[in-house]
Amino acid sequence: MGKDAIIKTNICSRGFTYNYSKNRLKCGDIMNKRIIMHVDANSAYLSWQAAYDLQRGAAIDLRDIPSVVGGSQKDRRGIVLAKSIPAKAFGIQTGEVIWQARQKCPGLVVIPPNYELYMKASNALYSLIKDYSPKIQRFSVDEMFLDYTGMGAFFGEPVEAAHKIKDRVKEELGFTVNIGIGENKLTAKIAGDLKKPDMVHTLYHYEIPSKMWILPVEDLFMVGRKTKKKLKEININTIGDLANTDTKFLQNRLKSFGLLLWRYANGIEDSAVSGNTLMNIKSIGNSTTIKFDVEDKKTAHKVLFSLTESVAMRLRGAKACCSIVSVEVRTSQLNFYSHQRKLFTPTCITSEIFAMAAELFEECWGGEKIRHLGVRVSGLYGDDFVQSSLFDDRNREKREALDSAIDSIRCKYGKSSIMRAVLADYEFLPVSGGVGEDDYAMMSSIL
DNA sequence: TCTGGGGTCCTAGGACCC
DNA sequence: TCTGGGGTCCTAGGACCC
Repeated sequence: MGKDAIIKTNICSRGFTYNYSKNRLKCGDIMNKRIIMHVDANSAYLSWQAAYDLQRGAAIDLRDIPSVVGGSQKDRRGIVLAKSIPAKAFGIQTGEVIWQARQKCPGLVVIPPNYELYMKASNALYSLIKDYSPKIQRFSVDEMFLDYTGMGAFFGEPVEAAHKIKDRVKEELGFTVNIGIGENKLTAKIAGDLKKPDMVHTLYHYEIPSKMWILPVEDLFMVGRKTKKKLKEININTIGDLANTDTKFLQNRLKSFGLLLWRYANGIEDSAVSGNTLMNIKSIGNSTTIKFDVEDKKTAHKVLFSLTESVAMRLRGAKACCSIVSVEVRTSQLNFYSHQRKLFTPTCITSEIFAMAAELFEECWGGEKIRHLGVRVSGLYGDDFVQSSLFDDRNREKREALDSAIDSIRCKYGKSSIMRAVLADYEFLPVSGGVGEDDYAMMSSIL
């Protein structure tokens, strides 16, 4: 590794030189530097259910027995969404099909998902950590970034503060979290994954060679199954191997993604901990696996309509309009395809979005048996922009008024309180999909 | 035996304009 | 007659995240 860990590389695309040196930051001046924490609920879905059950007097803690949260096999959603530590000991993995998991562990307890509970637990975690910084970013339902920069004066050294937070979550909310501390979101996140559960870890830049470079390359954020395979082919097995590979070579092999990975492997990442405003949302979608294979257009339209209702309602809730509609299809053979089109005029009206979705579906569907359908809208604008559009369409105003009336009835009396006649004779929920009451701009593949 | 649902970002190729 | 090239927009598909 040469003279300790001194890397000097020119990142052409950004035109700056990154000087990575062991001495750049000493322990003593951490109080003045950027400090980011990553708070991650351990086996979130499972822990939250366990905590909820215990509060209601359950005798067994799901976390102590081999158990998983998983969809129903009957409804064809039978995969493992979260697992307990005893279940993990049987080799059960997230994303695995339930019947396989049962084979590994015959007595496995499988409980259904409860998304409303998860949203509540997530909100509770958010409001607790809000006590420690005004800058919090929800990264997913169970992961949040906290910008601790400058907060040391109030709550002490980062590690001390992280322990306080972790212990408060355990006492007050009944589940454990891992907290990773770093100088940016990437290192904070990797620190949080070092060892679980219920732990605090640091990954400061001078710890990168000793703590991060020794890890297998697939432990790096953004290295998934395919990328891992590609990297192994060029003899890159650890994060350290990647960090010390020539950037030109990586760019040749993996394009700009290669450079991104190289930067991550060297702990370089500088995005801000950003609040989740509606402005950050890029798209809104709903998709569903249907209990049976759909073989006719009429049934497909009903599913698409139900999905569109929920998408459009969320879109209006976000006070936005969309300019692109896309439809996705997964066949019973598990083939996937999608079709999208830009709208002439942006809209948030259910019937307009559905009309486009139906048109797109008919254009792309080849008559195969359908397992899964999805509707997604993107190219979002604020709705104030669209109201002053070129067309003064009376019918449009009426449709908008109808939609907002339906929204407020559903808001008051529940999603099933009112339904469109096309769905009245059928077994689809009037509004399908949607996790909870709020939309967040969550989950970005780039931090 | 059977494989969810919510997202983001990047790339390649075609259309079209100058 | 033969044969441009750059820029931008659009769409499909593939990778990744939790």
